[in-house]
Amino acid sequence: MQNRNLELLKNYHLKATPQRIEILKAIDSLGHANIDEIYEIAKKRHSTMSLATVYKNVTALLEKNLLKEVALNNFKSKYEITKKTHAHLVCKECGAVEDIDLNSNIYEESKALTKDKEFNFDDLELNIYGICKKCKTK
Amino acid sequence: MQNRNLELLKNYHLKATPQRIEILKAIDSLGHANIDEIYEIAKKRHSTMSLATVYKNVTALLEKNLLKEVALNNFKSKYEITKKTHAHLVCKECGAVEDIDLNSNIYEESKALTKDKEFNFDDLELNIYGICKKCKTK
DNA sequence: GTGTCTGCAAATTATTTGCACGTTG
DNA sequence: CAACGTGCAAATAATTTGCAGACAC
Repeated sequence: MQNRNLELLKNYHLKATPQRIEILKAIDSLGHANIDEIYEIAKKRHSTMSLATVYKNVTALLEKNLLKEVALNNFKSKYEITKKTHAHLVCKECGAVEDIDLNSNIYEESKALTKDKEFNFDDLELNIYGICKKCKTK
Repeated sequence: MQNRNLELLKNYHLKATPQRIEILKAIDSLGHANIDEIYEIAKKRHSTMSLATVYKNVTALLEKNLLKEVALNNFKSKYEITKKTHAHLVCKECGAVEDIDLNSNIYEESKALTKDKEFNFDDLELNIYGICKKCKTK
């Protein structure tokens, strides 16, 4: 995991600073994390980490497509390591995000929706909102 | 349109102030609008409109489910009048949002994804990102 | 060594709040 | 006329920026 992150940074000509490593590890560990969550976790391991550094790096990593934003209704955006297209289960109560596989039917049918539109399809984002297990049993 | 908005407000026990009417009309006219867009348009017709009023009303209307948030990657959230589930074409370049019908296959298949999860399905959001006609031809 | 990155503090932008007054129902 | 909504200004939160020193390569 750590090595994979190092490799990712090198591929994108980004210096592998301890701050960056910790930011990526923080996101990895949660799967999806917003700025504050990243900051809190990464700061535990690199105590001088500043919030500005988190902002700057998240922005830089988004530009390189190493991270992907997950914009959410009602909650601050979360960020995930870029991986193949998938769907999200989003809890309306606590904002938790869980990945689920997206079957190719949905992908292809969604893409087909744009066929007769003058629109250059790029990618899709399927967020399924509801109540997660934890919140349900509260 | 105006009457429909009036009716909506009454149904939700919200007073039909001129400010609210103009906010709803502004959203109607654009289809999807962020806070600043709503403010700019509504202010043209009701010159004393304050930004705080836009914030307060958008929040209130979201709570009553009269409006729905459309959270976007890279852009400020937009708001739309609540209507039946549909998909969005989102331009990565300019942030424009266009509605498209969601066929029932996609809806049902998405819902099915949650079947074996302990997750209470509520609704789904399908955003298709790409480049819109306007930006393509620039 | 040098160009990039960090951390801090300050600036800017976004959003929320409290309150005196006005308006809707 | 009572409850609710508005507008303003001030408070708070979120994000960005500039710059001097530190570090990766």
